[in-house]
Amino acid sequence: MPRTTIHDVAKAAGVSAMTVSRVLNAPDVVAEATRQRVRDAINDLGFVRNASARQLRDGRSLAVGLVIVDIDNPYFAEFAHGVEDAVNDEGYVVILCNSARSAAREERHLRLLEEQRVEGVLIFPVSTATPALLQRMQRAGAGTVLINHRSRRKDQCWVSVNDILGGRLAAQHLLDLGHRRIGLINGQTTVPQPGDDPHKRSLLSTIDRRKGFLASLADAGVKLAAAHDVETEVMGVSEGEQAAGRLLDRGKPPTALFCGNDLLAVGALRAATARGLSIPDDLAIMGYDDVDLPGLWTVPLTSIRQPIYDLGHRAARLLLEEARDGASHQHQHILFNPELVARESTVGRTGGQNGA
Amino acid sequence: MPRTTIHDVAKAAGVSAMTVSRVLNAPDVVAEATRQRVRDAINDLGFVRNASARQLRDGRSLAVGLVIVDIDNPYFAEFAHGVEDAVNDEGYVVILCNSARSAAREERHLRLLEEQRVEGVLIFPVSTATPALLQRMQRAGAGTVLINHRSRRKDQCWVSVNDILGGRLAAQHLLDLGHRRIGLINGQTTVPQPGDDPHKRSLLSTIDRRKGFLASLADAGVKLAAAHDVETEVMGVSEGEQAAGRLLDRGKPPTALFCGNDLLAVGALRAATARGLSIPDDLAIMGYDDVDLPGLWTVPLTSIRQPIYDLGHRAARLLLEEARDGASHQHQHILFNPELVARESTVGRTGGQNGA
DNA sequence: CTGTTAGCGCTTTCAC
DNA sequence: GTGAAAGCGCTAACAG
Repeated sequence: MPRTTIHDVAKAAGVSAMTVSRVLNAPDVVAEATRQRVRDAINDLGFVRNASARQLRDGRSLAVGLVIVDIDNPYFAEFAHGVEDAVNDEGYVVILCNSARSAAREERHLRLLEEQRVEGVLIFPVSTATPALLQRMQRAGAGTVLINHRSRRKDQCWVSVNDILGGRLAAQHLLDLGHRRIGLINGQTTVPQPGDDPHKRSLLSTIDRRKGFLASLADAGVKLAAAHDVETEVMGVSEGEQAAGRLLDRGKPPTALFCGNDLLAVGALRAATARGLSIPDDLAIMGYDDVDLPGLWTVPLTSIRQPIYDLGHRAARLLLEEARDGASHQHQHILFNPELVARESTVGRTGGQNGA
Repeated sequence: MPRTTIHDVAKAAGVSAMTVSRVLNAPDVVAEATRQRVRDAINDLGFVRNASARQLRDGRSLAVGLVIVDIDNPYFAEFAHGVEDAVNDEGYVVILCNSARSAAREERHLRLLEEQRVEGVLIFPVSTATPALLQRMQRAGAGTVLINHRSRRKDQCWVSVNDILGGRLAAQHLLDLGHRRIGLINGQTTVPQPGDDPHKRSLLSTIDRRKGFLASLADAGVKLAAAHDVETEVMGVSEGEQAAGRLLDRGKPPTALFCGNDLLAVGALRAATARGLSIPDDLAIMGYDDVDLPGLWTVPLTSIRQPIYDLGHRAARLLLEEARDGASHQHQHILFNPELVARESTVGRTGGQNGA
C-alpha cells in the first residue's frame, strides 16, 4: 500500500504538484477556489507530507537530538520536559538518546544524530572525544549546546547552573544558623583529566559545589576538618548513609552536614535517625537539587533548587536560534542561579520561610 | 559549508559513487584495495551519510516514535529506557513525544511522526481519535503498539500488564495475613466513554486493579464496605493522605488498606502515622507499581511490581518486528504478569520474604 | 568487481 | 496564479 504523494493529490485536484506544495507552504498565493479543491483532495486521500523528501531538498531537518546521561534520573526527565515543550512549539521533534554514562554509546548516538541531519544537539557530555565530534556538526550548520559543562572553548554555546554559587548558598545558610562545625558529603572531586575513564570522571557540578562551599566557609573563617570531609564514588542513598555513619561515629561529630545532592542527604538523614539524633537540633542536614522525593515526609529537606525545566527550555531555544542563525551566530553562555529552599531539616518546624 | 556527499568521497578515492555506497552497505563485495581507499577518503573528508536521502530512496526510516503521557513520571522514564535500549541495538533512534494527557498534543505528535515516516509508534493512547490515526499509519506500513490499553480491535498489537491479576495478588496478600476489614483507595474507575473529556477519563489499569481486587475479596466471601471504598481524582501523595484520613476517622476503620498506586500509599502512610497508628500492626498498607522512592525508608512499602523496563523492551521489539514483517504480520497481544513484593508496611520487620 | 542510469517526494527557479 | 524542469543524496537494477 504505497503512500499518497503530492502528485496523487495534484491529479485528484486537477492541478500541478507545485500548486499542492504551495497550498501547504504558502496558502495565500493560491486562489481561493483552487486552494479549497486541493485541501479537499488532501483530506480525501489522507495525504501526509514526507519529511525526508523536504529535508533532502533543503537541508533542514525539523528534529533536534537530546543526549542525556541517565534517563531514570528525574533530573533529566524534567530537563527533557522543558526541551520537548520548547521545540514542539516550533514544530520540531526530539530524538532522545540515553548515553548511560558510556562514552561508546554517546559517540554512537552522535553519529546517528549526524546521519539524521538534526538541526542541533543538546548534550550533557560524557566522553572527552565529544567536543570534536560536535565541531564537525557545527561546521555543517547544526547547533550544539552543552549542558552543565562550561567548555573552555568559546566556540560552543552552553547553558549551566552556577554550582559555585549553590555551594556558597549552602554554606552561608548553615553559617547563618550558627553552625561552625560543618561536615561535607559529596561525590568525587578530582579534576577530570582527558585520559580518565569516563565512568570514573568527576562531574564539574560536583567539583563546583564543593568549591563554593569551601569558599564561603573560608570567608567566615571556618575550617572544614579532614574527618568531616567525605567523598563517595556514587551519589546515592546508601552511600550517603554509610558516609554519614562514618562521620558521625567519630570523636567530635559536626552539628551540620551539607550533602552534594539530595540522595546523599536522604542517606545521611537515615544514618542520623538510626543513631537517635534529632533533626535539626542534634544535626542539621541539607541536600542539593531539590528533587521531588514523594516518600520523604518525615523530615522535609532543605536543599538548593535548580531551575531544571527552565534550563531545558532555555537550552532548546538557544539551540534553535543557533541553528537558524547559521554562521552569523554569536555563541552564548548562560548561567542560571540556583536558590536556597529552607525546610525542617535545617531550620526545624518553626521557620520554614521557603518551605514547599 | 556544504556537507560532504558520497560523490565527493567517490572523486577523492577515484571510484564511482556506487562503489562508495557498497563499501558502506556491503563491504565484502568490494575489492580489498578499493575498499581501503574508499575508507580512507571517508575518514579524510569526515563523510557521514545522509539518512533523509536513504529514507527517501527506500521508504524505511530508522526511527520509531514513543508517545508517553507524563514524562515526569518515573514509570515512563523506565519504560523509555527499555525502549531506547531495544531499538538502539538495531540502529534505530527514538523520537520522544510527551502528550501530557492532552488529546490535542497527542494528535499533533502523531502527525509529526507520520511526516517523519517513522517505522512505528509506541503509544500510551489518550485520545479516542488515536486508533483511527494509527490505522492510517498501519496501512502505510508502519508498526503500532499500544501500551496498557487492550484495544477491543484485533487489528493492532498491544503490550500490557495484567492489572486484574495485580489486584487479585494484592487482595490475596492481605487476606492471607488474616485481614477481613480491608479498605481501598484508588483513582477514578468510571468506565470511559468515547465522548468523555480525555483529561477526565479513567485509566484502564486503574479500573482493572479494582476489578481484580474485588474479585478476590468476593472469592473469599469478604465484603468491601462502601465507607472503605474511596476514589481520588488525582493519584498523588496528598490525595492519598486526605482519602486515608477520611477513611480512618470514621466509625470502624479497616485493618488493612490497598492503594491503587504507590503515591496514594505514601499519602496513606502519612495519614496513619499522623494519627499515631503503628504500621502494620494497627494498619497494614500496600501500594502498586513498586516505584523506587528513595526517600521512603521509615516504612518499606509492600507493592505490586510491574516489569516496566521489560514492558518497554518487549514492546519495542514487537514494533520493529511488525514494521519488518509488513502485511504478513500477525498482531500480537502480550500480557505481562505483575508480582507481589512484600515489605514491612504489611508484614512487619520479621517476614520480608521478598523485601528489597 | 565496478560503473551508469534512473527515480524516491519535494520545492526553488524560472517561465507563462 | 499556475506550471515545467531540475536536483537534493542515495541505492536497486541492470550492464560491463
